[in-house]
This record gives sequence, structure tokens and C-alpha cells, in this order.
Amino acid sequence: MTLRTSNLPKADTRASHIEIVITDILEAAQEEFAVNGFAGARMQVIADRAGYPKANVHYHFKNKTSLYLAVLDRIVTRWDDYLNDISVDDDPAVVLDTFIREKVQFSFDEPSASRLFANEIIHGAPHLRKHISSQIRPYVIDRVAVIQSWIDAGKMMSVDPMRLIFLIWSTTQHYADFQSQILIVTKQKKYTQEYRQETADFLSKLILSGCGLTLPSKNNQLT
Amino acid sequence: MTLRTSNLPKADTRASHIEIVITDILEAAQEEFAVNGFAGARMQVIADRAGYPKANVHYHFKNKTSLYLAVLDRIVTRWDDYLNDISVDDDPAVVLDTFIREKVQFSFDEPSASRLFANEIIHGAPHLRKHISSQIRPYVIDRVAVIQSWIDAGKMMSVDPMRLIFLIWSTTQHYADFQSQILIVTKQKKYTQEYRQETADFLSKLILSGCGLTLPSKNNQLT
DNA sequence: CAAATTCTTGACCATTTGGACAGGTTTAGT
DNA sequence: ACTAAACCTGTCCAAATGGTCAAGAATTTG
Repeated sequence: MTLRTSNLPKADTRASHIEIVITDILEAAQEEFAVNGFAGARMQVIADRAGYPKANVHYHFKNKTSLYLAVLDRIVTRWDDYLNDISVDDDPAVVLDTFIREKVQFSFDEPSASRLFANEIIHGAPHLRKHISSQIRPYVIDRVAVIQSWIDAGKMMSVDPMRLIFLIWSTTQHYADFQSQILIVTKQKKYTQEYRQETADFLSKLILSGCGLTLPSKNNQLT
Repeated sequence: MTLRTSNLPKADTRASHIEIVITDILEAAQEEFAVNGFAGARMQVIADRAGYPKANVHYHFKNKTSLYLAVLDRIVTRWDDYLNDISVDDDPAVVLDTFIREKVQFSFDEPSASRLFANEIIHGAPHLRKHISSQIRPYVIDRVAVIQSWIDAGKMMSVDPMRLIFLIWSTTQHYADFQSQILIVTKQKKYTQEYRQETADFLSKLILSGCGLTLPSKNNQLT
């Protein structure tokens, strides 16, 4: 099971052998932690899923906690990439629409990341307190200011900006976190592409409408 | 630590001694399961919190799983009490407003119940599959039909009824499930009565507005 | 090419934890 | 009051699981 390493020059193309191993472990761990929570996750299962003996996992990660933190950090980092900037001059409708659609898409594309995150928060965010107050909070405060300025400029109805952000978070993440319930209620095996699309449209439409906004005229899908 | 049992007549007023014990255990268990999940919960902690030796817990509940199921069942039952009936003739605005406010209130009043439920769903609802398809699904389908009839009657904007229900669930439960995050972001120690009230108002207003609804004249200084 | 370093792994261990159990105590029935 | 049933609890145990370790393989370095 030795990967093609013997006949490679010196430094691998991009991902050295070890990086592959670590990524394998992290991905397996993310899935396992998302499904069973920290306490319920089993190192043996993670190792099996990643395709390495358990001792190897412990070689790369000191212990269960450090592995969990690494997974969390990876998710949070990828998450941050989504944080696009917005400004007072932007059109509220367009910005919110984009934001909502990006969020749902993330939920549909990476449900296990969303679930792991949700799990951490539900259990009191013991490992994310710092990140929330140092990263998320400033981010929220920043967006709140912009939204408030839109309201002051009469560009949109007066709604509490922070709660609006919470609302967008909750409604979008719901499709990942409560996937099992939704699939049962809607009698689906899995989300279809159509269902995703309609969901994004629904959320965007209802929330924008709730803010007294409508997207600038566009009869077609794309513009 | 024997409770006042010796000098009691025969049958207790209402709750027999055992019922008290069982309730104590169930409440302790709900808290522990909500905070640590099924796998993370410790029977010893539950017993301590309830104020009885661990063996006593095992006397009343066969094992950890059966205790967990009992807790879940208790939550679900209390939950069902909230399921008031609605009819085609009701005013959509009033019904939705009431529904939303009841839901948020439940989240604020019994966050651990909401979190335990959320946890179960996130982990794939292994113990609630049956309940979801036999209880929740019919309930949803029923409400969907009513909402659809409102739409057909032109009483409200055309929005997908089922997704509207999901949206209400997600936004209201969010305040319980993601409490830790919200408290950090808003820099609060706990939800104040004022914050709860404003949250209910916000959600009702935005969602109704998103459906093209407004509450019947009630000297609200909105808009 | 040899030494040193890094990585891999099977076998093993310490601890935690759900749960069993037997003996004791209280309650209910007659 | 006496007996049987229900209830309580201190003590013990087997299984599960995170983590260790030393020896071996691969890779890098001098």
C-alpha cells in the first residue's frame, strides 16, 4: 500500500506523501466527528476510514482532542474564505441574495462540516469560544454596520441587522444540520439538484421580501 | 437522604415518591444528554445530578439507551402539546404569528430540550426516524395543505409552504441550539426578557412580511 | 553507501464506564 | 403484625477505548 513515492524525484508534485496521509485522516475524522460527535467518535473508526492503522493516526496527531481541533480549524479556515467583503454602496438585494445562496450552497456541498460546527456550538462551543469572539463577532459587527447604513439610507425596511444575519445562518444551515429530518418529511433519498435550486430561490425570495427588497429586474437566471 | 416518605398517608397527593424519583432522573438526564450528547453523557453524572446513586438509575431504567429514549419520548410528548390545530378559515397572519411566538418561547424556555432534539437529528435521527415519519410528517403535510389553501385563496403571497415551516423551525430553534454562539456575539451573559421579546417581534415581523402578510390592526408602529 | 531521521505498525496496557448483583430497606396487601 | 413485593444501594466486573512503545521500513542527509 506504499503510494508511488519511490520513483519520484525529491519533492512531490504538490502534495507530499505525508500531506496526503494527513488529509486522509482529517477527512475521515471530519466525517466521524460530524456523525458521532466528539465523545462518540472512535479513533479506530477514523483510522479504518482513512485507511491506516490506528497507531499511525496517533503518530500524526497527539491525541483525540488535537485531531478534533485540527479538523475544526480546517473547517473554520475554509469557512473564512467565504467571507466576502461588502460595502455601503452595494445593492442590499444583490448582496443578501448572494450571501444567502453561498450559504445554502455550502450547506448542501459540505453538510458534515456544517454539522460538526453545529455540534460544537450546541455543546457550548468549548473549543470555539475564542474564534467566535475574535473572528465571528467582528465579522458580524462589521456587516451589521453596513446593513444599518442601508436602513438609514432608506434602501431597505428597518429590521434588526444582527438578527437578520442569525436568521440567514439558521435557515441555510438547517438544510445540512437537519438533513435527516427534512429527507424523511419530504420523502426523499437525497437532495436533488432541483430541490437545492428551489430552496435557494425560496430562501432568497422570502428573506429579501421580508426586508422589503426585490432583486433588480432580471427575467433570466443569469445576468 | 430519604425524602419525606415515612410520615405520608398512603398514596401521595399527586406524584408518588417513585414518580418524583423518575422525574428527577429524567430531568437530570435531559440536561446531561443535551450538553454532552448520548455518547458523551455519563450515567454517573446523571445519577449525581439527580441526587441518587447510580445503581438506582439502573433500577428504574434498564440501560443508558432506554433512559435516553425515555427522555426523548418525554420531550416529544411535551412538544406535541404545542401542536394546535389550524383551519382554512383562520387568518394566516394571526396563525403564523402565534406559531412563531410559541416556537421561540419554547426555545427560550426549554433550550436543553431543543438542543437534545437537534443533537439527535444532526446525528441522523437514529431513534426518531419512526416518530418523524409517523407524527411529524403527517403534521407537516396537514399544515402545508392549509397554507396552500390560503395561497390559493389569495390570502398570502405564494411561497412554498413546507419550506416556510422549515424556515420557522430553524429560525426559532436557532436561539436555543446556537445559544452559546449568540451570547458570545451579542456579548450577553444570558437572554434578557427584553431580548426574547424583541426576537419574537423580529421573527414574526420579518417572516410575515416575507409572506406578504401583516397582522390585523394592532396599533403597531411598524413600517 | 552509511548513518540519521522520519514514518509505519502490531501488540499491549491503563483507565473509564456501563452495567450486574446480592443483600438490605421500605411499602403494600391481608 | 406478618409476608411478599417493590425499591434502594455499595461493591464489583467485563468490555471498550484512547493511548503507548519498541521494532521495523522507508526516506533523507552527509
